[in-house]
This record gives sequence, C-alpha cells and structure tokens, in this order.
Amino acid sequence: MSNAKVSPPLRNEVEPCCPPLAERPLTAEEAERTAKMFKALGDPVRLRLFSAVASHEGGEACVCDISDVGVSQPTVSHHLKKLKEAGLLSSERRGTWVYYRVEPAVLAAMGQLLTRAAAV
Amino acid sequence: MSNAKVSPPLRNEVEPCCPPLAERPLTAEEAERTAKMFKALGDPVRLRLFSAVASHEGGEACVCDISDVGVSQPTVSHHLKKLKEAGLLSSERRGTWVYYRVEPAVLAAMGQLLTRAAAV
DNA sequence: CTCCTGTTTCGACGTTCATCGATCTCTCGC
DNA sequence: GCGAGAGATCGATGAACGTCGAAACAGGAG
Repeated sequence: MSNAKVSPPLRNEVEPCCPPLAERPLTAEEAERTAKMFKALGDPVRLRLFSAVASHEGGEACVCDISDVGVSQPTVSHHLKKLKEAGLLSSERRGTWVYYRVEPAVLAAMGQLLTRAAAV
Repeated sequence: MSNAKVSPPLRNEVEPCCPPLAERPLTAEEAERTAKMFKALGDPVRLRLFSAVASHEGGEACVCDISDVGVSQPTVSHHLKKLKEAGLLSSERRGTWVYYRVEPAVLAAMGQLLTRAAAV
C-alpha cells in the first residue's frame, strides 16, 4: 500500500455513536457503527489485551508488559491496532516503548448502551 | 472444561460470565467466555435484530415482526440462533409464531463489565 | 387428511479474519 | 555510523463467518 501520506479524519468522534439498544430499533448504519466496537471486543486475545491495559495502573501500559497472551508479537500488534481503530485504545510512543491507554468515554457509552437496554 | 460444581473465591455470582475488565487482566478462559457475548453483538444484522427485540413492547417480539433487516429469512433465523446460543435471547413458541425475548440479567452484567472498567 | 404459512435446518459459496514468519522502521547506546 | 532491542507492517495460509436457495419441520385452517 502506498498511502503512507494519507491522514484523513480518522479520529472517531464516538460520543454520538449510538442510541441505547432498547430505545428503538437500530438503523443499518447505526448498527454498522456500533457493531464495530463490539466486534473489537469479540476476540479472546483482544479482550485480554484490553483488560490488561485497563487494569494497569493509570489505565495505560507498555506493549512489552501485556504481550504475554499466548500469541506471537506481530499478532499482538495486529490486535492492538484493531482496538485502536475501534476507538477503544490510543497509543503514544515514549522513547523506545509504545504505551496504550483506554478511552473511558467510549467504554462508558457502550456500557450505557447495554444497561439502559436492560433497564427497559 | 468440566466445571460441574465450582465454588472458588468467586464473589460476583451474578452470572457465569465475567469479572470487570479493569479489575485485573482476564485469564484465557474468562476472555474466551466473555468474548463470545461481545462477538454475538459484533455483527450489524444481529445488533439490529437484538435491538428490535429489546425495543419491542414487553421486551419480546415475533420473528415475523423483526425480519425486515435486509437479509433473507433463513439468515435471520441463523442470527437469532446465534444470539440465543450466546445467552442474550430466549425463544418460545406460541402457536404458529416464535417469540424471542431479551435476557436482562446478562445485559446488565455486560454493562457493568464496561462501566466499571470506565469508572476505574 | 391436505394445504398453507411461519420457522428452522442443511449444504454450499465467497468473504473476512486470526495467525504466523520475515522484514522494515524507529530509537537508544556505543 | 553501527548494532541491538521494541513495535509495526507485509504476504500467505487455514479456519471461521455471513449469506443464500432448497428442503425439512411444526401448527393451524379448511
């Protein structure tokens, strides 16, 4: 791929992402958008990686600290990228190491999406 | 796994599903179990079907009422089966029609799983 | 019993995905 | 500059998944 220079609006403004599941039937695009986040957490390895980052102090962790999930290093990097694309994690390079941290706003949105569905 | 009778130090006995994501790093089997539920909601069609059931009055709906999601009817049935296997829906036959309803307890557990992760 | 309607199951097909080894980029220390 | 370590990217491969049409199954109506 030769789009190394491309830098589109990749920022996921996820606050208005999705209405509660029990409010009304989701439209096709709402479902498309929301399903991406659930799908990101729908893999055991990704879920472990995410949990490892979320449970680390400060809500952030170096890749080297969480790479012990039973898969190869490229696979870990691949899954972290997926989580980042889903808007659940953000990454920052500090010297030699890369740190990932959770996005609490997105998590809260997903949580309310479910709890409000249960409340009704 | 053959955990016919588990009685470990598991204080959250709400569901057989999962500890909060930010409590500690999930183990392999915890992640395996939890990921199944997220994966069930990780498909746009399934999410629309689930939302359609959840937003219907009484939290239950006939298949014929929610089959308008843009895919063939066998596909709808397939996805409803997946949601049922994930423990998110339950089905009941009443005469000619089959009604699906949401499982509020599982939803609440998933919600807390996320909101507590965000709270920390 | 026979037809009709609603729902599930069965194969099959094409796509997506998780995973790996090899390679590349970036940063630091010498 | 050069080598070493940490992560990311690339290309390939096998498994899992979503989708469909056809057929089977289950009840109600005539």
